[in-house]
Amino acid sequence: MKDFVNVMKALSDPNRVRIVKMLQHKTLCVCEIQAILQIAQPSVSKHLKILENTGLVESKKDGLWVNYNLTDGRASPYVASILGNLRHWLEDDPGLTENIKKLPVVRREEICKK
Amino acid sequence: MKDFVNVMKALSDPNRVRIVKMLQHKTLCVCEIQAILQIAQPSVSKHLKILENTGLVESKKDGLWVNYNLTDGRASPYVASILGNLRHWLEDDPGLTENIKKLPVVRREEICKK
DNA sequence: CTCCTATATTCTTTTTATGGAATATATTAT
DNA sequence: ATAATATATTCCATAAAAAGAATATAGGAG
Repeated sequence: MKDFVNVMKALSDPNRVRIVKMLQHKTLCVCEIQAILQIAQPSVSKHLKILENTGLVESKKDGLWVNYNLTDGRASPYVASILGNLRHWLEDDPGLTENIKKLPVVRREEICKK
Repeated sequence: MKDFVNVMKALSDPNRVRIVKMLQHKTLCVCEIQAILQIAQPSVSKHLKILENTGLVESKKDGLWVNYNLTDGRASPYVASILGNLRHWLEDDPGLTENIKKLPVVRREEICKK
């Protein structure tokens, strides 16, 4: 029960759903997500941690960068099913379309320097 | 996006998931749910309203009683898919099994008089 | 009509979630 | 070693969610 509820909770925040949908297209680091969603960096990190704890997302360090990807859903049947469905769900969401459109433009080397 | 997130939110509370799983077995009124979940009546009404607003559940008045049922999922693909999956998900949850076991015993005529 | 009962709504309190600022950690470059 | 950078964590303030008590509504019985 707790596992299932946690997956539902993880996906009950629009920013986290946006992150999942963006990760369908490519690996992203924290600052790329930050640039697209336009929220503070700590917020991105916290959302990613929640997604990672439920098994929706996984991370791999690469020097200073941390690359985030969707998992294959092995964490639970709930994760596997929802990740599968989310491939076609929300494909016509206007706000999400805007986010996705920015993906090819956002390059970590250019964006993450302050 | 909002529709999807609302379905996730609706199912991110254990009591609401319990209600959905119980309704897979039979129509229930508020006081029957109250008796099984052992929570206050207004809490049950509020949970049911949330489930109804997302299209997971529907109600039909029968005199003083209000009968609640699962919908067929026509509200959205999210609802349809999750309701379908929930038929086999959580079937071995211990707490839920306890709840389901009580279903045949609970009879509204006997329980709802204070 | 009045009384009773099942459910819904409101109100208040407590808890939980979210966001941002500041700070800490870790890795790379110099 | 120090400096710089990407990310994580902590702390605090606010906002949203949940629970219960009290109250309101609506339908049935008398």
